[in-house]
Amino acid sequence: MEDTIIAQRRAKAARLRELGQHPYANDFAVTHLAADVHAAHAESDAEALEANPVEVAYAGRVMAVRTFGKVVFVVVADTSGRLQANLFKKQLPDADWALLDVLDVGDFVGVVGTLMRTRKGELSVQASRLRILTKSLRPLPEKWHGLTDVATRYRQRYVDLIVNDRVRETFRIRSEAVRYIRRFFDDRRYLEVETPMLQAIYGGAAAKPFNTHHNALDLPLFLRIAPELNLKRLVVGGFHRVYEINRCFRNEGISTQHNPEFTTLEFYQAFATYEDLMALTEELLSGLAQAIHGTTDVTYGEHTLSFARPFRRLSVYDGLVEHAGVPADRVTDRAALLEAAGRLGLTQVDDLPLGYLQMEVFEAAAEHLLVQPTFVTDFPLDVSPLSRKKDADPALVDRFELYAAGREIANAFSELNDPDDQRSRFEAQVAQRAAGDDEAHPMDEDFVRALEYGMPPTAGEGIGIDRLVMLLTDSPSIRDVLFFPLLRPEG
RNA sequence: GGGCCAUUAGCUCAAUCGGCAGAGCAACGGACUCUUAAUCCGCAGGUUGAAGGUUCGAUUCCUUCAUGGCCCA
Repeated sequence: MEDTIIAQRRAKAARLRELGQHPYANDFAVTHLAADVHAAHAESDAEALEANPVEVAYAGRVMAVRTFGKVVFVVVADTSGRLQANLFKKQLPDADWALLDVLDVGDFVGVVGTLMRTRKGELSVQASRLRILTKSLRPLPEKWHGLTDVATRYRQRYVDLIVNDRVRETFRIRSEAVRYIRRFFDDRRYLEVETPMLQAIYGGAAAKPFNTHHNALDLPLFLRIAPELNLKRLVVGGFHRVYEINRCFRNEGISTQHNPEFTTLEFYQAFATYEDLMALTEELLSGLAQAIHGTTDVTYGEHTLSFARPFRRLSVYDGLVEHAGVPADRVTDRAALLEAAGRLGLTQVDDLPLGYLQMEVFEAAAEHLLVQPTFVTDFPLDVSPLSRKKDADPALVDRFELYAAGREIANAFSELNDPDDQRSRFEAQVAQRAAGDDEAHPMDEDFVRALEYGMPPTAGEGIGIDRLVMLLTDSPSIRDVLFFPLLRPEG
């Protein structure tokens, strides 16, 4: 019973105190990390280590204890990896040997000793000193099957991280990916900026916001759904290359692809077009895959995704023709689209504006087929209230979304910088909202005012960091790449 | 929001048709000077997610609820 185990361990902590030792000591000096020791002495054999003794002091959590009478093997894990300590009764002070009576898997220990190889060749430390640095009161999950219960893994992520190496590796890759992205944009003279999470008017995406309230100002506020409009204000202000990597919040359901808070990269570059951003995106993602995996081939579930340049391109209209069976001369024909929608089993689409209908059909027919990285281009105007119209066809906009593994990874466009056009797009969104679309944009008068001062021709892009990391770490659920995904509170 | 599935010892999982709730690991006691999930002997550990119902008897059947998963919208 758990309470029994905890009581036993408290008693061991008390015995430590009786022995004059602090069960939560903080005075152990570490000289080495496990991984560094393994790296430095991978080639050293037993004779070499004996001839030239290497003294180390290291500390970590006890992951396993194997007792053989007068010799005990203790597997110690620090933040870098594992290094076994070999405790020989003859080589250890009696007081340190006696600590084995109160040592448990899960405790933190400090070990001083010299490197050696066991008869089976394990690089390990022949201990001359052993200390218990932190007494653990709760038992770790079983060593072989580990912790698999998903609720416990998410609610007690610290335990998941202790026992599941794969989980630690996933989050290490996440950190490495974000670092790569920052360096990529820093190297290209983008300025990293931070813009407000708390906003009086939200915008920049089609989504429902979280509501909150500022007490002192008695002011209703929203958590941002995207940083887009503020970043474009900065372009107006003269920062012609900016990026932000930060959290967004959308008040929607939870799934393997969605968490209410998530991280996006958004970047904006003046005097560029969405075409330029396709090239930049290819460069970013192929380089990122190389940096993480050493190749542009990324294994995701049953697929191998190739991030080698160039990526496939597919216009929305071509997608409707190829994947939804819409005749090429009828991609703007409601009747043809509704017929395709019917074949796809879509409901409640009769009243949708044309562009929304086109996208519903496209997504239902094509999205799941876009396994290899694919730029979907030339979106309908209605669904793109912030994008620049195509010069050749004002029903479409200069926009792309990048899909991979059947999911949207990035969204980019040449930015609309005509203030009068922007105002009328907002007005169309407001009408769409009045017609019942609660994800439509509200009017943002100040953003239009900013455009009236003049925003240089600009292209901007957003990339979902969580989804990108899912691909890079072969994670089937967004929860696998979030330390603390949103769950209902524990009962 | 709807459908399906799951919830049993600290962890991972069994339990036949409704008939005494079990194993491995961890713990606890012991043996063992080279293990890598060490091995061996012994011992202990349970409100079977919660509440209610059917029944002589419920882990098992029914209802409601909680939490989680998968699929759908």
